[in-house]
Amino acid sequence: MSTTSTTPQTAPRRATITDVAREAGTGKTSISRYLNGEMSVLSPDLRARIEAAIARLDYQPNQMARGLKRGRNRLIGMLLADLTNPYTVEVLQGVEAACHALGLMPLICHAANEVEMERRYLQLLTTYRVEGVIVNALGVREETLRPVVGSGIPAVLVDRLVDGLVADMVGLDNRAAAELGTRHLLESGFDEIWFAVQPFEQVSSRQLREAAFREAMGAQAGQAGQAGQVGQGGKGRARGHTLVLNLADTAEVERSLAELDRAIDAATNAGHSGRGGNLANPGGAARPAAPHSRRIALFAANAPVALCLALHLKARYGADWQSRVALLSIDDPDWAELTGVTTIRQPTYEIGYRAVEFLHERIEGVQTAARDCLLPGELIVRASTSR
Amino acid sequence: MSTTSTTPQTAPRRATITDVAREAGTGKTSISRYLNGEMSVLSPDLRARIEAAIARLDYQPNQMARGLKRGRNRLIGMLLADLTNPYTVEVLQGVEAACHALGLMPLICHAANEVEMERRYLQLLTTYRVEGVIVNALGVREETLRPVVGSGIPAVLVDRLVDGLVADMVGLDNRAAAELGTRHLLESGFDEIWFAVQPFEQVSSRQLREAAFREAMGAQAGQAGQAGQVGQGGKGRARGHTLVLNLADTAEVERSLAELDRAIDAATNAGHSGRGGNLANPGGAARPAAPHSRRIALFAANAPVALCLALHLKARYGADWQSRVALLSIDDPDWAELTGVTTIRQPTYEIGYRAVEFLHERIEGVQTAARDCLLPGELIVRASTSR
DNA sequence: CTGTTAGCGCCTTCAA
DNA sequence: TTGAAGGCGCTAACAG
Repeated sequence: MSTTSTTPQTAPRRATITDVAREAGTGKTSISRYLNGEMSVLSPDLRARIEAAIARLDYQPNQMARGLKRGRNRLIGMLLADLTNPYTVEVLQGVEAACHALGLMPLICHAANEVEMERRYLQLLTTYRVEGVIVNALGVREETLRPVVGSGIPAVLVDRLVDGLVADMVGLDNRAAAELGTRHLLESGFDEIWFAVQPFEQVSSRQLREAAFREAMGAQAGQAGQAGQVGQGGKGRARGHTLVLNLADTAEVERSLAELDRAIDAATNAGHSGRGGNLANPGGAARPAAPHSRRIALFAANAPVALCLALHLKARYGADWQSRVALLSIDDPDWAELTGVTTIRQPTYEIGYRAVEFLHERIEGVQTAARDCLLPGELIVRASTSR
Repeated sequence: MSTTSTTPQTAPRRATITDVAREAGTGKTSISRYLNGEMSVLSPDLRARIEAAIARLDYQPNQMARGLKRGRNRLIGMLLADLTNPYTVEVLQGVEAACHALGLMPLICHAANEVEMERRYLQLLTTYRVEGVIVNALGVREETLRPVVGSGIPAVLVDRLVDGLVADMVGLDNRAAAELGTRHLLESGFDEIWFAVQPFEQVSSRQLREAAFREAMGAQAGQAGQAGQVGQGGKGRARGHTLVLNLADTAEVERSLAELDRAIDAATNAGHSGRGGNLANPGGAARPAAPHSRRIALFAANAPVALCLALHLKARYGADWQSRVALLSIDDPDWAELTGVTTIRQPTYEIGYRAVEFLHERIEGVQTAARDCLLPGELIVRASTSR
C-alpha cells in the first residue's frame, strides 16, 4: 500500500481543439461539431478520424473557453452559512445530486457565520460568472445579494428569506413543524415548555418557528375547554417560554442557561444550589423527579441549539438528565437516536434537490412569480418525550 | 420579514473591459494594468478616470476570460469521499480557510462513496482546468487519478494514500494514534479489546490503525513482564480482536455485531439470549457487570464505526450500555462529549489547511520529492473508559 | 506612461 | 458535408 512506482507522464500541455483538428486532418469546426453532438452533419469517415484523434491525444474540451464563448459555463454557486450545522451538510447532498443530474457544477462557498465572508464570496461567484446561486443566507439584507441578483443572476433561497428580496425559496414548513412539536409536547402532558432558539429577529425560519410555538401554546385552551383548567392530562394549562440562545456569545449563553436552570430547579422541586448539582445524586441510580413536580420540556429550534442544551444539562444534572427534562428538537442529528431525543426531521435532501431544480428552471428562463416550496417535517418520537 | 419590495434592476449584460475602456476614454490595456495592480505605471489622472468608470459600470473582471488567457484560473478541486463523515466536513473547513488566505477557489465534489462518481468528478475537474486537486480518495487505484495526475495537475492526498501514486499527503499519524488509544485502554485495565474498523485492505489509514492496534496489543507483554501474568491491573494479558464492520452492507454489519454480542455476553457473564436483551433489565437502574467478569472495551477506528457500535449497543443493552462496554473512538464527533465516549481527536482543521498549503506550493512549481505530513491525535478521556 | 496588436480555446455565422 | 473567418473578455508583448 505504500507509495511505490513513480508515475512518469507526458504532462506538458493539454491538447487543444486545434491539435485535434491537425491530428485528424481537418478543421476546428468539425471538431467543435463533434463535441457538440452534431453527428448528423459528419461523414462516418471524418467522425471516425476525429474520434481516433481525440483518443490519441486524450483531448478534453476546455470548459472555460466554451463558457467564454457561449456565455454559460454550467457553474452555479452555493453559499452556505454554516457547515457545522448538520442540516447544511444534508442539504448539500441533495444539491450535489441534483446538480449531477442536471449537468451543473456547484461551487461551494462556506461563509462560516461571517457576514463579511458571505459578501466576499457572493462577489467572487459573480466574478466566475456562475449561472445562478443557491443561498443559505447569513446576512439577511437584500443589499448583500445585490451584486449577484442585481446582475440578473437567478438566485434561490434555502431555509430562510432575505428581507426585501423576491426570489424562489425552499425550506421546511416552519409553522407546521413548530406546531407539530408543540402539540406533541402538550399531548404528552408537559406543564411547562421552553422554546430555545438562536436570536431570531434576523432569520425568518427561526422567527416563524418561534411565532408558531407561541401560537400553538395559546391555542391549547381551545382544545381543552376554557383556560386555566382541564388540560391534556387533566392538569391546567401548560406554560410556554421562549429562551434565546446566542451560540456565538458564550457569556450570553451562560446567562440564558442560568435562567433555564432556575426554571428547571423550580419546576422540579429540587432546589439545586447552582453548579455541581449532579453531585447531589451520588448513587448513580435513576431518580425521577419528585412526584408532584411539574413536568418540563425543552423545544430546540434546531440541532445546534439542542446540542448546546443537552451538553449543558448533562454537565449539570449528570448522565441521567433526561429524567428531569424532556428534549425535542427540530432537525434530526445522528446523536438524537443515540440519546433518545425526540426530533422533527427536515426533508433536507429534498430541500437541496428542489432548490437546484428551481434554479435550473430560472436559468432556463422561466419567468413566473417567485415560488415558495415548503416541505413538511416528520415527527420522530423517542424516549425523551414518551415517558 | 416577508418578501416585499420588488428588486428592479438593469441587469442586461455585464460590462466588459472594453466598455470600461470606452467609458474611461482610454484603451483596454490600461484597464488591464489597473486590474492587475500595476499602479506605478498609471498617471493619477488616468487612474482616477478608470476608477470612476469601473464604479459607474459596476464592472467586474471575468475570471474565466482571465484564466483562459493566463493559463491559471485559481480554481482547485476538492474531492470528498463522504460528506456524511464529520471528519470530512471538518477538514473542509480548514481547506476553505486556507483557500481563502491563498486566493484559491475550491470546487467541492462529493463522491458519496461511489467509485464511479469519483471517476467522473475527477474527469470533470480536469475539464475545468483546475490548477490542482486535493483528494480524499475512495478508489485507491492510481488509475482513477490518472486523468488528473497524468495531465500534470498537482495533487495532494488527504487521510489516505493511493496505491502506486507518488504525491504529497497529509493526515493523522495513524500508528501513533492507534497505539495511544490501545495503551490507554490497557492502562485502564481492560481485559479484552475489540478493534472495530471498516474493511481496511483498501484504505491505508484504516490499515495502519489496525496494524498498530495489533502491534500495541502484542507489545503489552514487554511492559508487564512475561505473557500470561501480571498485566496492567494485576490481571493477565489482555486479549485483542479485530472486528470488520462493512457499513455499506447491513447484513454483514448484523453478522459482525452478532459476533461482538456473543463476546460481550461471555465476557460479561450475562448470558443474554439473543435479541431483546435489554428487557432482562427492567428495573431501569444501572446494573454494573458482575464483579468477576472480564472488562471489555471497544476501539472504533473512526466516528461512523463508533456511531454504529453505540447505536447497536444502546438498542441491545439499553441506555445504560456503557456500564457493560467501554467505547473509545478515533475522531471526536459532537455526540462524544454528550455520551461520555473517550476519543482521539484528529487535527482536522489543520489537516485541511496544510493540504492546501502543500498544493499551493506545488502549483507554484515546487519540485521536491513527495512529502508526508503526519499530525498527532489528541486523547480525550471521558467517562466511558475511566470508571 | 499609454495604446496597438495578437492571440488563449472554443463556437458560430457564412460560404463553398 | 466541410472549412475559413471572426469574436467572447482578457492579457502580454511591442511599439509610441
